[in-house]
Amino acid sequence: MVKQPNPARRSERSRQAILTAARELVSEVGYAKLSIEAIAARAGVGKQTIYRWWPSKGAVVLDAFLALSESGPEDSMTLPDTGDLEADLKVVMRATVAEFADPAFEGPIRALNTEIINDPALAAQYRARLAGPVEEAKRARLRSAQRAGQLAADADLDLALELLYAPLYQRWLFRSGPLTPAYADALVEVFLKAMRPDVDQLTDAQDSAKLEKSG
Amino acid sequence: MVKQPNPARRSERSRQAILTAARELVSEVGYAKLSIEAIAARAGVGKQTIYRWWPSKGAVVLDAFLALSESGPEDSMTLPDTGDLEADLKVVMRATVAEFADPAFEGPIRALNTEIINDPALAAQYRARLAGPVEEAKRARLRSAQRAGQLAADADLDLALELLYAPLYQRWLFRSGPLTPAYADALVEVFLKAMRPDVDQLTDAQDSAKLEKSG
DNA sequence: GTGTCAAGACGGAACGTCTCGTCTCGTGGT
DNA sequence: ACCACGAGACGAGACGTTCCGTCTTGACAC
Repeated sequence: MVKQPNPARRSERSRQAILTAARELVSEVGYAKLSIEAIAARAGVGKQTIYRWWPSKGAVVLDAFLALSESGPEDSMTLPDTGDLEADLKVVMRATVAEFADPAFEGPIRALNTEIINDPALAAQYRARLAGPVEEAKRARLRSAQRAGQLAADADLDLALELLYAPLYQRWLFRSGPLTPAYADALVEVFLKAMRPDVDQLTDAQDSAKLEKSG
Repeated sequence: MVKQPNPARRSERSRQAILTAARELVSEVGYAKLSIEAIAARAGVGKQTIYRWWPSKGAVVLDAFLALSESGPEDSMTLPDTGDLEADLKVVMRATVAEFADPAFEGPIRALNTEIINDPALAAQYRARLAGPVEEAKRARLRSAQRAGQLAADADLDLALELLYAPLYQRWLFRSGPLTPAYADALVEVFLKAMRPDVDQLTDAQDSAKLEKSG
């Protein structure tokens, strides 16, 4: 492992200026035409100061956006849980559709994803600090649904999440179809049909019946 | 439409040399470090000859790989259709998993996808000449299954295909999990559960068969 | 003769490395 | 308590390199 310089002596002013400049420039010229030189110039910072602390352009941009979402003290995110799984999921999926339609997010997120595909190290950072917590919240909601008997108890939650989100994500990333609230709803409905519990693994009342049968 | 030079006078020797050089170089140094200059040098071709006929690096690489898959006279591809939908799908999905695991395909395909995300024009080419025909074959197999009553007759086939392939594709593209034959099978099984026809829209023949099995 | 070709010169942009001289600390001697 | 010192991060930017996309030249083919 190549050792980094002493983080204690790092200039917080420079760090903030770099992240801010990166955020501004990615909005102004797009990610593809974003250069380290331009970030350094805009931030009033030496190029070496960027190369000293970040390994790549993608890492800077990732940090720039992480700094936004990590600003709030609410690190743990939770999803709606009204007890009505279908309604909750539709709310979340429609919100995701709306988020993807926002042109302000479109560019940077698309750029980050492009970079992540080809840079496993950056992908690990992304997963650990952004995607990971979100996915854990989704898993928690599905676990709650399992407890309520609305989802197969033995379902693979990773597979379930992929089933629910991958189609939406792919459609957005590759622009392979329209992203509408109706599509989000359809996805939730077909997802629920796939993950519905079998009749012989239900809760409470059915549980005692099952015990009788096995005994 | 920007007027192209006269294609009749185009040098086939140069074209082939360029495509071959592109294929070799993308394997040797990867797509990211692939340069037009290197392609021209390897092909023994002037840079202008490349710029004359292709708009971008991605277009050259796309053409290079299209030239491979279009070489055979079998333009129309068909998927196995033994009547057993589950078995057929598992064969195809396992084959897809194996293909994605091949390191020789990994690099170029990943590169093409990266480019396609950010270049809608290239994406259109890709869809029309590579992904399109494949997807149509998949749709045809699902339509056959609908006719056989193995799939809901009113199912949205585009949604169905996304449900089946997007999770696999996403796992590969973002390296977010292991790609195993068991995963392929699990995906097919949960897909079939989601797309199974409702009881009240079966034909007479399948209806009695289902009643017998469940009884 | 007109247009494509190979070859490569050209100006420009951005890369990543490398000095410079400055500024900011923590530490230790007094 | 003070302050001189040294380590090291800093802003600035020169440097050599790579690659871009355009342009020029002379050879060759239709």
